Amino acid sequence: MGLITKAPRGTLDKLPGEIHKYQHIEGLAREISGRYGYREIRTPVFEHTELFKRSVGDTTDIVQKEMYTFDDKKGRSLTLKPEGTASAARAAIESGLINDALPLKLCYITNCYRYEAPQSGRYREFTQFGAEVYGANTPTCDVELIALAYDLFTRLRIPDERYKIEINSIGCPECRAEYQKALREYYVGFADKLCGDCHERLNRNPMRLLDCKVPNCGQFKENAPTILDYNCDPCREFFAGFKSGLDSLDIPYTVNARIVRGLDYYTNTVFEFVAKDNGLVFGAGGRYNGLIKELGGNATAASGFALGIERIISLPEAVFPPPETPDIYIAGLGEAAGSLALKLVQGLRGAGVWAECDIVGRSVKAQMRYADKIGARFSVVIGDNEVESKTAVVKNMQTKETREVALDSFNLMKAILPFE
RNA sequence: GUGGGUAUAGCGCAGUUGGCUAGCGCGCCAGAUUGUGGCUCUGGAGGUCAUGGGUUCAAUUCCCAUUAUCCACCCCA
Repeated sequence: MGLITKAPRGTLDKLPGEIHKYQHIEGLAREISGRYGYREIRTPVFEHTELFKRSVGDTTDIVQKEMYTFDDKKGRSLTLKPEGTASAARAAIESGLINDALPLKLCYITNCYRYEAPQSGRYREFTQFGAEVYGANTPTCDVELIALAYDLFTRLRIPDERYKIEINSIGCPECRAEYQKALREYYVGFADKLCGDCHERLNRNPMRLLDCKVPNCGQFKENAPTILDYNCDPCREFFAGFKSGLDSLDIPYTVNARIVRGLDYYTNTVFEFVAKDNGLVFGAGGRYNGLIKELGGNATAASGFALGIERIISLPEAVFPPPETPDIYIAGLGEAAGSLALKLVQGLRGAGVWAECDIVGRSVKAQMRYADKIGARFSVVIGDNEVESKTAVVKNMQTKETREVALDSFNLMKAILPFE
């Protein structure tokens, strides 16, 4: 197959046969967000490159090697957004919303782009649903965010026992620095026994040492200092409040001191939504109190999460309603009947019914076969006799029940309504 | 970026001591006395055997490269 008939590497066509899943999950996400007071925001697909360097972090993999960056015709460096938080924060600052009534709650559904090697659940173009709160530096705020996500998972009928909500506190910049120092000191002792990646981590991001999957490196985890022991009193108290909030809402969670977030802007609360059978992280988030100031706004607390829509859809447990099918197919035989069929269909469509008729001039048999294939719930065949008598037989395609009705949109509609 | 698997019709697959017009299932289109679906039967459309080289009288089949794709690592939603 030639390149022109091949979607670019790492992209995914969402075809009619599965698009209802996206519509369902996005619809639920918007509906639930609305009830929690998170208003939707839509930001550009591309932003100034500098925004991501500043927010996501200059040293992260995302910025260093995964961004789709290009110069526009005036030489400005732009980047397809690799995640949603930075854009939302930027827009909140730029619009002044961040200086309006606080807390400010926003949500978004947006495509994101990262130049990574594709694998299962990982695409170069993917969709994030995110929710963000600005101006609320409280455990309750973080609890609410988790509750929102949990609500969505529940509505998607993903059972509690199929995934974990893992939480952790990576502390404030001050106590985290203490911890990182201690962790580095601990690991330096085994430096010569660590894998190559871990050598890198020792310098760049020591907290990553804790989730190395190389068996040999794993042995040092046991006795490594844990972040929760280094949390300062305020951070400790914050985390305790967070946990008791989740408890009071009966939201199940597990504390995992190894959770680290890859983006620079996180502080205090961090969490991940992890599928149990394959360990896929389908959502993550946390608090990032430093971000707004970093981007040039007035120091404002912030917290939020993002979910990977494609990843949620890939969860075998998620339950989606079946795709919709046409309500009625009107088959026509001959010119007069064909034009009447078109007219009836048009009337039904105007009344909110999904109606179909022949547009390629096929035989009645072929029309019926087509009606069956596309899953039409009812069918009507009209020919000269029906045009003459202005009545026709409506057939329930599943039960084969038939009934005669007057040939007009109103009566046809009445005949196919689920309840009469 | 690293490592491994795969690459034949829209989809799922056959196809070796390398050899004649490359097959099967599903799907698609049409027909079975012409105004009716799902079953059955018949017929039909659709393939530069990923691409480019090489070996050979001959390559879908062997070798090399490239590309794509899947999986894992890295990283992350």
